[in-house]
Amino acid sequence: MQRQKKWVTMSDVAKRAGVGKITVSRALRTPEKVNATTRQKIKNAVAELGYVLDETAGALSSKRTRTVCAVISTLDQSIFSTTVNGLTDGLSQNGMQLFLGTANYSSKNEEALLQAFMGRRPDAVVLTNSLHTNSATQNLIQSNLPIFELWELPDNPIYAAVGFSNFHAGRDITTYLKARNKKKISFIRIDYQDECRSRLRMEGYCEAIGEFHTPRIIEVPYEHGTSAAEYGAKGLVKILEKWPDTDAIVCANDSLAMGVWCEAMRRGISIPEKIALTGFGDFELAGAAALGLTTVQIDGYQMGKITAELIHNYYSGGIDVPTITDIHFKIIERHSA
Amino acid sequence: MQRQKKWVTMSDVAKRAGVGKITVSRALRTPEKVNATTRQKIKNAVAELGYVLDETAGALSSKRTRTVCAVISTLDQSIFSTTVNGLTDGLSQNGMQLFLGTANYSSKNEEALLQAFMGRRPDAVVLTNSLHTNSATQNLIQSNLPIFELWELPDNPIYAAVGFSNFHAGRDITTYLKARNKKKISFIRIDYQDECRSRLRMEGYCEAIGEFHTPRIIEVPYEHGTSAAEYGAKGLVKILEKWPDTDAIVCANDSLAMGVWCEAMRRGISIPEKIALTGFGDFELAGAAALGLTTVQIDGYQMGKITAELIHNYYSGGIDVPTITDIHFKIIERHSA
DNA sequence: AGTTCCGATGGTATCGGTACCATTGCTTTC
DNA sequence: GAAAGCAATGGTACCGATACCATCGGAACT
Repeated sequence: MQRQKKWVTMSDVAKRAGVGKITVSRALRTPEKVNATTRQKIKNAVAELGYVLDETAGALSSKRTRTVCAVISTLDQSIFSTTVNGLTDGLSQNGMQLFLGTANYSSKNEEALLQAFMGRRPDAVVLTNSLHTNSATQNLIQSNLPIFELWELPDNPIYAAVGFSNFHAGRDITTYLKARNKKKISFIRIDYQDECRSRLRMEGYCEAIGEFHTPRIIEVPYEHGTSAAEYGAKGLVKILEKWPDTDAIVCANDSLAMGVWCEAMRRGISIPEKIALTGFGDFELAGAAALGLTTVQIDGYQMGKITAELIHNYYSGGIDVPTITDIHFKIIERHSA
Repeated sequence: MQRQKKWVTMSDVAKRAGVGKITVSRALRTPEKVNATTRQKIKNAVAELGYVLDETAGALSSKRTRTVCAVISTLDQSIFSTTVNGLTDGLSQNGMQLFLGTANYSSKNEEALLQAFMGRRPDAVVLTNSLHTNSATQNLIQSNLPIFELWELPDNPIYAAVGFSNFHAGRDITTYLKARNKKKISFIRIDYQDECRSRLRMEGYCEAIGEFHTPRIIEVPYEHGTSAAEYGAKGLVKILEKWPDTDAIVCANDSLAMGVWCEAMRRGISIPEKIALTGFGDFELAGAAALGLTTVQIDGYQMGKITAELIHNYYSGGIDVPTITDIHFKIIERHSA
């Protein structure tokens, strides 16, 4: 290992520009508080010396790290990656950066990660896991930080939530199928540990089904290494066995739907003629050029971006952060249903 | 905005445990240097007070932030997300955290992000963009930090590279098709701005084709908002027009292949009987339960994990970081070719 | 003219850790 | 038995910014 490069400090810049170092700080953080001529001198000195402000030192004295920690369930499926994209884009516009960690749908991992993240003294925390351990929740509350729960709208957010109603999404897509004159509608989901959003979508499905017929639900416990498409393919087989008269399938996400779609293809079952199919998420594979899947679209990027803005507002003062921000969802009609 | 919570400091813990604060520091950072009894007293005090070590202060005095900055081309396609997952997992094992930023295949964005990241004084930098601006490269070199370029093996890495040969991947998958007795092989890629890896795969294709027949290449410039599947679908149409006798198509990635696959389906062209198809990346959609795509598999998770370990080695001293770490690729044979 | 106010700037203490060196008591070595 | 070595611990001076308060000159107001 080599020795670190000696960084240019703010004092160096101050000396070069012939001003006090506090003025350099102001010129960089709050330029409007510094006279234009002085500002220019400082800017020149900064450029000549190749100075980069040390945020680690700034953090220590100002108690603001300009940092956000995000614990994501997983990045493997594209579902959260757009949100992370939106977050990083939105944050960097305000000079903030994102610490990322993945919990793999385990609230125990989430707790450990959060513990480590607290050492970074973030200005805000973003979570996509829906269930937290008790002690994690306690620590979060005690930290007195703004905590943002994404991809859902819990009844009692720890601090604030940015998302949409999974229940309504499940209900509406089922209603959509009923309106298309489907008579026997099944539902497939994966039962992730410490995650309950697809369960909410399922409950929405149940509500929409109501007295229409007894609910037809396939729930498979998640196993590491099995792809969602596999569950989908197997799910279709089970449905055909148990309820051969099924004429529509609601999938808890698009990857599952892809598994169903491909398995149906292999068996010569035509979609949507024989069985109508819907997904959730509007992943790339759902697009018109791909499967042409009728699905529920969520603007994940926007969710991240909005969260970044709420965090900025929180620290800009004045503006209150809404406890619930509903970004809504949209049913996209394509060929499959 | 509310006032920050007053954090417990190391001195508080020291007082409580009846030791000097430096001993607390040692007990947490290098436990083996502290007597077991003392260590236990400190551990108790930490637990009782709910102390969390302030990494921002530690960073300032030790000049080590235990932080890595990663600039990723994009997270939208799952290709890099597994790598990020491997990185965060590997880093957190060593008490390090990842700053994430996305450059969207633009080296100008990358440069701006890197500038911001330098203010965080990371211990290492990870890049997945293959092309960098001159000034970005200069700054990286001058920073004297270990820089890791991923997903490729450049001839002259800035510091070190962890990846595989895109050229060989393109060559080998094409050779695979030739060995399967394919006579007329086309190639499709998207021409991303500031990215050249799929070009390398294309060059591999050209090498493998050699004198076999004139290369048949479809290159489409990337446009924001267009999905890879769309390019694939359109690409197939073009190929059918220009070279109707094509009996195999090599796609620069699996999403493109999906577009081709679905378009072929719509047109009643059977795969692999009429046209064989290969992808690249082994995304979820390529799996047996989904499209069953013959493709080139890259272990993106491992790439991230290995990089995290190399970073740890770099700072543990003693072990030299190899300039090139080849993680290789594997051709996965499925139904499509 | 005197007072007040404001824009622009600087001095000093401080944030919460760790590096560096010193100290202590005890064991080891010849 | 004196010198050397070592394990365990502590004191102090930083790291490089920003908070807080002070200063100063000139405009604005009474």
